[in-house]
Amino acid sequence: MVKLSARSLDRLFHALADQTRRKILVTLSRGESTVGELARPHKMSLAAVSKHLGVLETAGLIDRKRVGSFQVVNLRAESLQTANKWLSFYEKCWGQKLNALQDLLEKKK
Amino acid sequence: MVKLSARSLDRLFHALADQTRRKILVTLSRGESTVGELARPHKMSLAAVSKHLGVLETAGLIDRKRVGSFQVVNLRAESLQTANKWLSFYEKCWGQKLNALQDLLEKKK
DNA sequence: GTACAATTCAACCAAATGGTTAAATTAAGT
DNA sequence: ACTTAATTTAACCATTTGGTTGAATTGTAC
Repeated sequence: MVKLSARSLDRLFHALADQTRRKILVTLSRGESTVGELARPHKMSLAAVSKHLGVLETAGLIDRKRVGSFQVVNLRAESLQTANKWLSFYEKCWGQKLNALQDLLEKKK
Repeated sequence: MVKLSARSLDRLFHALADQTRRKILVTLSRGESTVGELARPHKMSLAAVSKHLGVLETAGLIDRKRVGSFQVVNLRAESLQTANKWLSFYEKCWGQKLNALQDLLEKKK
């Protein structure tokens, strides 16, 4: 099992629980981007998008680095890997439950 | 790709973004349980746990049925399967990003 | 039908969330 | 230095969240 504190998981799932933030992640999965570019497709202020990026950053899902006068945003591979492992664990855990149910249904037949 | 509305995903991830609710899910993965049993290990009121169950139910992660004077709570296999598929998609999506990065690193060497 | 046990509902509260606008920061170009 | 562009910060606001307590509901047992 991956070592992730409860707080980290809270932050991770909370970050994913918003469509705007999920869209940003999907955009970033196609390559790095500036804040302005990320904001353009969303009809909300730049400040709002900046806040969403803050949430994603605290969750460890992205990082920002300054390049010239721009902030360049990237998915954080390391953190994604950890997230992936956690998700896999639960997939397995829930999968077992699923299998148990299916076994039960088989027996009933 | 699994058909899940943005609102459903919001609810799903929001439901997972709380330690108490995650613990409840883990408990339930070991088998069905009553509300009282689920509440006992948590030091908060029964009403609070009942609310958490409401969140999990709205997210489609559990269902409740009355058995005698108890409410029996179960993981909802169907919904879990959908959730699993969605998570898998993102694992793959993020995995590709990860691979792209690794390829890039390989090329640099 | 009275009493009790399991659970939910209602009303309330403090803190966090997701948005706004306006001011502050930071770097680039002239 | 001055201006402009990119982004963040600050102050604010409405709504949602996660908890509380006390009353209402629903089913069991007498």
